[in-house]
Amino acid sequence: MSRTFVIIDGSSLVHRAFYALPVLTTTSGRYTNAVYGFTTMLMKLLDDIKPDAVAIAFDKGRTTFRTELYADYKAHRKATPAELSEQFPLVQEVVQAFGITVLEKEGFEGDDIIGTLAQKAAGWGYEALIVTGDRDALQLIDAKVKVMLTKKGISEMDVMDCKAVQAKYGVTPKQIIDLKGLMGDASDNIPGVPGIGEKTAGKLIAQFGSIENLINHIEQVAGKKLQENLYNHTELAILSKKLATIDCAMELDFLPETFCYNPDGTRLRELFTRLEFKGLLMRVNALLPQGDCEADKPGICLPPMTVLTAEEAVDGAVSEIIRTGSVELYPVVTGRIPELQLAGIVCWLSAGPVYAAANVPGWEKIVSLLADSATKKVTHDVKSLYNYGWSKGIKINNVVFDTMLAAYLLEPTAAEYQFDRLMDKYLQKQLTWPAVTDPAEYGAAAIFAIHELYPPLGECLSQSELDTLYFQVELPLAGVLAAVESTGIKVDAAHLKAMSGEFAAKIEELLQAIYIHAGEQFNVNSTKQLGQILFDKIKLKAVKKTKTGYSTDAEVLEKLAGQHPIIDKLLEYRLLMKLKSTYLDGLSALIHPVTGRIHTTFNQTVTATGRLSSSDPNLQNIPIRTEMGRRIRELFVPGDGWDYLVAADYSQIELRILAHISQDRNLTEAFLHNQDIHTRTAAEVFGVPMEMVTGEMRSRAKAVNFGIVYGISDYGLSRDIGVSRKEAGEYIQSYFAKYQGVKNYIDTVVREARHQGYVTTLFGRRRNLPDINSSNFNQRSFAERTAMNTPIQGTAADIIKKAMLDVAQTLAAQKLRSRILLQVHDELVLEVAAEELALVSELVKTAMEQTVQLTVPLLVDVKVGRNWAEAK
DNA sequence: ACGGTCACG
DNA sequence: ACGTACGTGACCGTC
Repeated sequence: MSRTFVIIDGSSLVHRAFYALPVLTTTSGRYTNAVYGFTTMLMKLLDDIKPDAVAIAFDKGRTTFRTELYADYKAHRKATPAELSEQFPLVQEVVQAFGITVLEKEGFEGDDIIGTLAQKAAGWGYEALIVTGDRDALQLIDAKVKVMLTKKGISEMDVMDCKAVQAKYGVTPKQIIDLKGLMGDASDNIPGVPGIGEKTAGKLIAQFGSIENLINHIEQVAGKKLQENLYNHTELAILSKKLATIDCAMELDFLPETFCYNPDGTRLRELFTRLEFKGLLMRVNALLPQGDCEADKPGICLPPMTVLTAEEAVDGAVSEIIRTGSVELYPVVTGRIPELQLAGIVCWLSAGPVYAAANVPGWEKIVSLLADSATKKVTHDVKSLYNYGWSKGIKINNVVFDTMLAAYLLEPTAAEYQFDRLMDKYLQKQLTWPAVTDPAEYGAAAIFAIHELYPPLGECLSQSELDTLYFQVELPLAGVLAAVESTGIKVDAAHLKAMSGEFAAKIEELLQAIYIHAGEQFNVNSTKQLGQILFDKIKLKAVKKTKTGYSTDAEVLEKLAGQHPIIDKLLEYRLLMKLKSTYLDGLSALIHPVTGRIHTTFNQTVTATGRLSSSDPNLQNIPIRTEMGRRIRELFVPGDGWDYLVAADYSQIELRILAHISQDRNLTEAFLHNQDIHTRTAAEVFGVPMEMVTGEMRSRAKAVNFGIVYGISDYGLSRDIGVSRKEAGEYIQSYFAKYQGVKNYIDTVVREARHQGYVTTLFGRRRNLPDINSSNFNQRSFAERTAMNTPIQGTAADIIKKAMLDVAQTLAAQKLRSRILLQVHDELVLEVAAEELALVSELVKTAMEQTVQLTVPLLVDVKVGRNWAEAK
C-alpha cells in the first residue's frame, strides 16, 4: 500500500473558512472564525486520512512572476479584510503546534510550491493528495497526484482524479490550463479570448487538444466570428495559458523526512484554550500519540508564603516596596461600609507572597504605603480599598490597576470576576481556591492571581482599545464611588416610622375589604391563591397566563377593573404593599445606627451596558411615578450641616446621543432648537404642525421614541401603546421615513455587529453579541435589539460617569463641602450647604453639560429641595 | 433557587 | 414562522 503525502493550500483553506463561517470571536473580541474553520478542517483531514507526511503552503508577497508577465494579474482581488489578515499569525501558530512544516517562497504563489512538491512527493514514492478550494489545482492531477476540493462550506470535500476531471470538464487535467487560457478567469483577472466562455472553450479543447494546436488550425474552427476572435487574440490566449499554468519546477530543497508531522499536545491545549475552542480542546488527545496525556492537570500549587510577624520583617517588606516603587497588594477587607476593617494585607514581593495580619508589629508602615503617592498599587476591587480608606481616614493614592475593573471592561456580561475563573480564562491556569476561612491563605491565592493577571489584562485592554476608558474613567471613578458610598444619604427615620404605620393601617383596611369581596380570607400576596379567587371562584375571565398559572399582574388587573369591586382594592393593596415592604421596611433595616444614613453599594462591574447598579439597598429605583410612591422621596433629606438636596438630571440624554451618533437631520434640528422632542416626533410622524399635536399623538410618539432607543419592533410597540401590530408597524415606517438618519444608523449598527461580533459606545466601551448571527430567531432578534440599544444606553453611561468625575473634581478643587450622594443613571443627587447653593447648582449644571461635546447640546435640569421629593 | 411582580432610568 | 420592547434589584410565595 502506498503512503500518502498531504499538501495543503493554506491560503485557500483559510480564506474559505473565513467566508464560510459566521463571525466568531473570543470574549476579548479577537476574530477566530478563519482559524477555527481551518483548524477543524486540518483536524478532520489528519483524522480521516492519517497521512504519512504533511506540508502546508502559503502565498507570500504581492508580486509573483505572473504579475511580471501581466501587471493586472489578480488586479481585481479585493484587499484582504483586517478581520481575516489578523488571523494569519494565529493560523501559523496552529500549524506550528501541529508540528507541520510550512512552505512559502517570495515571488511564488502557494500553487507553485504545491505543484512542485507534489511532483517531488510522487518521485519519493508517495501518493500526493493536494487539499485546496482552488480549482486551478486540478491541472496538477496525474496518476500519482489527486486533488481534494472543498465543496460548499468547509465540512464537505471531494477527491478528484483524472477520471473525475474528465467527467466534469470533458478535458484531461493537463488541458485545464488550455481551457482557462481560452475562457479566462474573472477571479484571477486572466483575460482569455473575448467571446469565448466555458462551453466554447470546452468544445475547442476537446477538438484540438491544446491552445497551440488550435492556433495552428484556426481555419478549421466552425464559425466566422469565432475564427476572427481567435485570430486577433492568439497572443492573449497564450499569455492567459501561461498565467494559468502552475510552475512545477521551482527550486525546493527539502528532504522527505521534513514532512513528518508531530503535534505538540501542550501547545495545542494552550492555544485552543486561548482561542476559546472548547470543543476542539476535547479532541486534542485523540490526535496525539499514546502516552502524552496530561488532561487532568492538578491545580496550581501556590508559592510558599512568608507571614510577617515582626517589625523587622515588615520593615524588610516595606523597604523592598519603596525601592521598587510599586506593589501588587490585596487587602482582606471585612465589615460593612462605612466601617471597614482589614484582616490583613497580602503583597507580592520578589520573594513571592507575603502576608501581614492587621496590627502585627510595624503594621502602620504597611498601611502608610497605601497613602504614599510614590508607591504604585495594583489590586482587585479597588473600590473596597478606597472604602477602607474612608472608614479609617486614610487617603489612598496612586492605584494604577484594578484587575476586577479590567476584567469587567473586557467582558461586561460575565456573571462574576473571581480569580479562579480569570486565571483559567486569561492564563489557562487552574487555581485551586483555598478555604475562605483563613485570610492568609485566601490572600495568598488572591495576590498570586493579581500578580499573574495584571500583565495579560493590561495587554488585552490596550488591544481592545479600552485603555483610555479604563484609565481615564473607570479606575478614577472607583474612588468617587467609594466616597459616595461611604458618605451615604440621610434618611428621616422618625418620618419613615410614621409613614410605615400609616401605610400599615391602609393595607389592613384594604385587606379586610378584599376578604369581604372574596368571601374568604386568603394570602393576597400569593399569585396562586389570588388567581384561584379571581378566576375560579369569582369567575372573572383570565386574560393572560404565566408558565405556572393565571397571571395577576397590574396589566391584567387594569383590564378587569370595573368588572368587580375587588380589583381596585387589589391594585391599591399591591401598590401600598410594595411601597411598605420594599421601601419603608426595606430601607429602615439599612439605616446605619450611627450615621443615620443609608450606604448603598454602587456596583461598577454588573451591567452589560456600562451603567452602574445599586444594591443593599437599591437607591436607583426609589418610587416617583405615582403620587403615593413619590412620598417615599420625602424621607431622603440633607444630613446635619447640609441644607438642600440638589437633583441634576440630563434631559433626553439618550435621544440626544442618538441624534449625535446617527447625525439625523430632523432629530438634530429638534435638539438644536430645544423643541419638545415627543411633540416634534408626533408632528413628523402624523404629518401635522407642532401646534396641532394632541396629547394622544404626543404620547404615541413618545412610545415610538422609547421603542427606537430599545431596538424597535412593531410587536413591542403595539403592546405598549395598545394599537394593532399593523398600526404600530405603520408608525415605525413613517418614523423612519422622517428620520432616515436614524434608520440608517440602526441598519449600520446591526450590520457592523454581525460582522464584528460586538458593538461599542462613544467612549469605546464594548459589548460582545455572540448571538447576533444565531440561526435561532429569538436569540438573533434579541442580539439585534441589543446592538441598537447598547451604544445608546452605554454612551449615556459613559457620559454621566465622566460627568461624575468632573463634578467631584470641581467640588474638591473649590474646596466645597457639598457632595455627591447618588447617581441614578441620568441624574446626580447632591447634598448642598446653603451658602454654596447657587455656586454648586451652576457648577454641577456646567460640568454635566460640558463634560463631552456632541453635535447637539446636552441639557441638565437642576432642582433644589429640602428633601428629595421637593427636588423635582 | 426560581418565577412573578413591580420599583426605577 | 418565530413571539420581545433596553438595562437593573428587591420582595414575596412556592418548591
